[in-house]
Amino acid sequence: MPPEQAASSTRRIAHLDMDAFYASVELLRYPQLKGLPVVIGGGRRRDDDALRQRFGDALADIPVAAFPVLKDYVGRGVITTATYAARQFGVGSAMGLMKAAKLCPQAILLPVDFEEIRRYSRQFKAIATSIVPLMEDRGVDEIYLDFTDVPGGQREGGRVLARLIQKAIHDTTGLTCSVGVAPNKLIAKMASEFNKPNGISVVHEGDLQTLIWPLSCRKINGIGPKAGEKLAGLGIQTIGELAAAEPQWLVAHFGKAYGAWMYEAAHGRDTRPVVTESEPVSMSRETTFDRDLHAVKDRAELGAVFTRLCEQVAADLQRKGYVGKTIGIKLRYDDFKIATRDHSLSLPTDDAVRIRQAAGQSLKRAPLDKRLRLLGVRVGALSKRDAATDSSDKKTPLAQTAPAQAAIHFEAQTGWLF
DNA sequence: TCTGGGGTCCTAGGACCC
DNA sequence: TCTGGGGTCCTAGGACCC
Repeated sequence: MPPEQAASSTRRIAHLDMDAFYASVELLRYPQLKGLPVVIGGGRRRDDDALRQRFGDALADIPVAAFPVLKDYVGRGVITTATYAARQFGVGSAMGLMKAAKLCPQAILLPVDFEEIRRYSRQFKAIATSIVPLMEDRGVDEIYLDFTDVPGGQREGGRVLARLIQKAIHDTTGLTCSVGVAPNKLIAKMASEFNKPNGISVVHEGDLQTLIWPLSCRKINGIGPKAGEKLAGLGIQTIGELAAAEPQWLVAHFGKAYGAWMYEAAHGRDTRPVVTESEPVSMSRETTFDRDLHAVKDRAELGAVFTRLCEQVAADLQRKGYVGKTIGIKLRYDDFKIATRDHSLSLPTDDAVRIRQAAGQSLKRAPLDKRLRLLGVRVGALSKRDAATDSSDKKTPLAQTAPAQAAIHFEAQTGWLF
C-alpha cells in the first residue's frame, strides 16, 4: 500500500443519518400514529391546523380517524418522507402524492413543519458535535463525523462511539438514527444504510469485497439514475463489476474526471476530508403552480409570484448577510423541460428591487410560448455583505440605471411588466 | 396520477486578456 | 500573415444529492 494511503486507512469516518426524519419528528407530536403508515409532504395546505384548533394543545388526544388521509389529497406535490409502515406499501421519498394515494390510500398525510424540523436538526447536530467536534453538515438529517482523533474513537472500529452518540441523541430527542463507520466518507455513507433503522454498521478496508462489491453501482453516492442506466447498458450492475472494469474503458465512456472517479470509488478509495465550514454559493426560491400558467394569459398572476420570489430571496440574503452578483431565473415548462437564464451585475446586491429588475431582464430572454409549471429566482456568486463594496443602505432607485431605463422603455412598448 | 424545493459541481463554448 | 498557448469570466444546461 502506498504511504499516502497508509495514513488514510487509519481514518475512522462516521456517517449519521436520522431515520425517517420528517416523519419521526411528527410522531413525537402525534404518538397515536406510531406504527401506522404516515407520509409527510404536499404543499400549502395545512389540514392539521384545523385539527389543532379543534383539539387545542392536547395533540396526543386527537383520534387517528380525525387525521387527513392520502386518498383525499388533490394536487401537486411529492412525499418528503414516509414512515417504515408506509414504505411497506411501496411508497417512498420523492414519489408523487397522487401515485402514493393509489398504493396506500389510508396513509395519514401531514405537511412539513420546517421550523420544527430545523429545531430538531440543530439539536441532534449539537449533541453529535459535543461528542465528536469534527462535523460536516450534509443537510437537515445527515452529517459526517471524524472519529479518527477522538479518544476511544477506534474502539471496535468506532462502534462504541457510534453507540454513545446514538444513545445521546435518542435520550434527548426521542429520535433514532443509523450510523456507518468506515475508513472514509464514501464507504461510511453506504454503511449507514446497512442496518436501518436505529442501526450501526462498521466496515473495514478488508470488507470491501464481501460487503461493498455485491451492491448495485447506484448505491455509490454520486452515481445517479443516468449513470446507473448507462452502466447497466454496458453490462455493469454491481460495484464489483465496476471495480473489474478497465479504468481507460470507463474514462472512454464517462469522461476523464468522472470515469476515473468511478474506478476509484468502486475500489473504496476516497480521501475527501470531513469539511466543517463552508460558504454558500447561491440562494434561490422557486415555486410550482397549482396549475400551469401561460405567460400572456396569466401575466398578472405570474408577475405577482415573480415579485414575491424576488422578495423572498432578497430577505434570505439579508437575513444571512450575503450579497450576490449573478441573478437568474428558472422555468419549468408543462413538458418538464427546464430553461435557465442569468445575468451578472457589476455590483453584488441583496436588494429585492434590483433582483426583480435583473431577473426580469433574464426572464425576457427565455422562451415564453409554452405553459409554465414552475418559476424560480436565483442569486449566485455570493459574497459576505460586510466584505462587499456595495453598501446595501445605498439602494439605487429603479429608474436611475441605464438598463432600467431601457427596460421601462421596452415594457412601455410591449406591455410586459416583467 | 405524473414528478417539490433547496442546493452543489461539472462541462463547454465564446469573449477577452496576456 | 498566420499561428500559438493559457487563464478567467460569463452563460446555459445537466447530473446528482438531501
